[in-house]
Amino acid sequence: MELRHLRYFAAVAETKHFGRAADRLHLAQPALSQAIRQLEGELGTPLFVRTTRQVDLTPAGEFLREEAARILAAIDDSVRGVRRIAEGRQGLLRIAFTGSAAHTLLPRIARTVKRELPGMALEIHADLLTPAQVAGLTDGSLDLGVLRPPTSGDALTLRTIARDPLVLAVAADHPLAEKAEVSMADLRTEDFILFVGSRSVVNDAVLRSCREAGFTPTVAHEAPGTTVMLPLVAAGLGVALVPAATRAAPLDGVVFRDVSDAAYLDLALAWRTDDTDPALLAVLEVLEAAGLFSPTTPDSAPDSATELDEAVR
Amino acid sequence: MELRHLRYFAAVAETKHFGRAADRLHLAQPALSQAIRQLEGELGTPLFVRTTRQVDLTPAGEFLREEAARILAAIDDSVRGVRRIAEGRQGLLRIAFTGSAAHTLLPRIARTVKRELPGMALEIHADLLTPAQVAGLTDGSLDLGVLRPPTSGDALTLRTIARDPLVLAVAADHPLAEKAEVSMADLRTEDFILFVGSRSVVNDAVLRSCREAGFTPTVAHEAPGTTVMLPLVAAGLGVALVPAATRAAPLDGVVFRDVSDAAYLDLALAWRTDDTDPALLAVLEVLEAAGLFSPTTPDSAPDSATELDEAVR
DNA sequence: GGAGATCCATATCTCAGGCTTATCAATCAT
DNA sequence: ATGATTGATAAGCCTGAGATATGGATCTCC
Repeated sequence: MELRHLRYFAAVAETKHFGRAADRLHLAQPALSQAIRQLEGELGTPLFVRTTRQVDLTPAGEFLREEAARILAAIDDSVRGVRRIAEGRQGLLRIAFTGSAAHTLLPRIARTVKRELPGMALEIHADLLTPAQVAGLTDGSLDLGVLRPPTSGDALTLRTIARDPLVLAVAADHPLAEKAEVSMADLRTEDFILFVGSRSVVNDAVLRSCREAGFTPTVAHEAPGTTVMLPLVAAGLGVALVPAATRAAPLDGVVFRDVSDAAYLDLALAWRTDDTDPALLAVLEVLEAAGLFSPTTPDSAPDSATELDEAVR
Repeated sequence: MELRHLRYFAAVAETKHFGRAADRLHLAQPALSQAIRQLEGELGTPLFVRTTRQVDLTPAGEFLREEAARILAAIDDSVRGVRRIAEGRQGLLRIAFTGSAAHTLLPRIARTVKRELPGMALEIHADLLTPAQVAGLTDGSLDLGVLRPPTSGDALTLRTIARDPLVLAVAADHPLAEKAEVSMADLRTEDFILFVGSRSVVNDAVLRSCREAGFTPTVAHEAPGTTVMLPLVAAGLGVALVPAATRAAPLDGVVFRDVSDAAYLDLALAWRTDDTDPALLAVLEVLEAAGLFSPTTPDSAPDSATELDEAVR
């Protein structure tokens, strides 16, 4: 059986007239008769009782009429669904955010996608550090990441979309909270809370800032993410240098202070260079149109291959 | 698009291998590649990403895989459904019973059909007098009738399945209730309750019995069916002659008495001679196998065309 | 009641297109 | 590097879907 048979059958069942059905199908009547006859042969039963004056459905034909209509409609729907997905108007995008970006960029991105691509489902992985995002992108379990360069590898394309300075997070009752702005030198004797993992991009920036200020920080604790780090700071267990975006997620007992000479941290979109998922392409297009790519230079220089490349493998 | 495309696509999507899929489809590999390419062209998007070493589904392909599986399964189901209906193993049979037959034959027939053809739905029209059944059968709103001959018309086939004598239904406190058996002569002075409609087959038999006993009955009331008639009898508004089968539906206050010289009434199955509905054919076969046809001669002589023929038109 | 109209089936022919075989190009394994 | 594997491409065959012409049955309308 072929769809042809069902389409022809449906036309005859509706018109109850071989001639008119053939017209509608842009087909000569004998061809239609022949096709119906084939279908009946394959099913082993007549579907119509024909006289020269009347065409009627047998019980089996009556049943098939409803089935055929459902099947043909299902096929139409499927085709439309495939086209929607192919155009990226519908689909699933798995997107990850670093802890700090979750509070600023996540809402903007989610809102933009929701507005421009209502059929797009977002699977959001929040608070995923850069190495985890690189791994997820590389193994295909993520489609798009909002992460902190540097990282590269020819497999991934990066697009810088924001630049944050590091700011000081400190307990509200800490002496440094009194100052409007601090310098790295002020932090020389403080206990630091870092992110877990020596490969953290934020850690790298923190250590670099300290080194440039001429000291090595004392590490009091390590936190797996911002959500753990800030409470530790509030508890007075140490200070932390965090991306300025973290200010969007305030916590009682923690205050943020600008640091005059701390390093900057970029925030970038990352995706597999060879990814052709229409959902990704459509989302990128929409984000670009929304101006989310503008903040800094569009072509983030794939500078020195850093430690993060190794995390990919 | 044709089912061919979906079938081929499903095979490739499952095996992720053009060669093996082609084998399974009993098809050369280039033909398969070509068909998939056609499908992709029609849908306007690739469904697979192929390298010479690997075949993977695109998101659109992933979507279509599920859809195709559902559609192909739906078609299989439809074909099976059509075949079941064609074999008469499933369907709908609209069957009518005269009032008296409803209590004896209806349960037997319904039970037999239910046991032998579990997929058969019965639409039961109870307490339908013969003319109404003939009309229903003729205009196609009924498939099978259990009615009281005589009736004929070449459009209907009759099969006598039971022969009932008329019995007297009389109020329990009526003098005639005292006798074990009465004769027609005993009824000469009684008020009679007849069925509505001069064309009722039961009425015909009642009137014939009276005529043969040499009197014309006094008609006190007319009832549209047994369910109305018996209460009238119980109320003492008159006596009635009813088919013996009515005894199966006793009513408080009504007693039945044999009548030595009353007419007999046949009970017959009736269906359109040219009816090819497999549901009907299957039910007839099942009923015959269950011995329901035996009680009297199988070929009920299509005797004198009676008034009932006219009711047909 | 006969002539014409209507309508589905049958017969025959044609040609598009689906399938085959043969071959190529790319990738992987050893 | 070489052979094996695999999907794409090329070219030819041949089935079978559809077109045309016609037949036969039924209905309509003078």
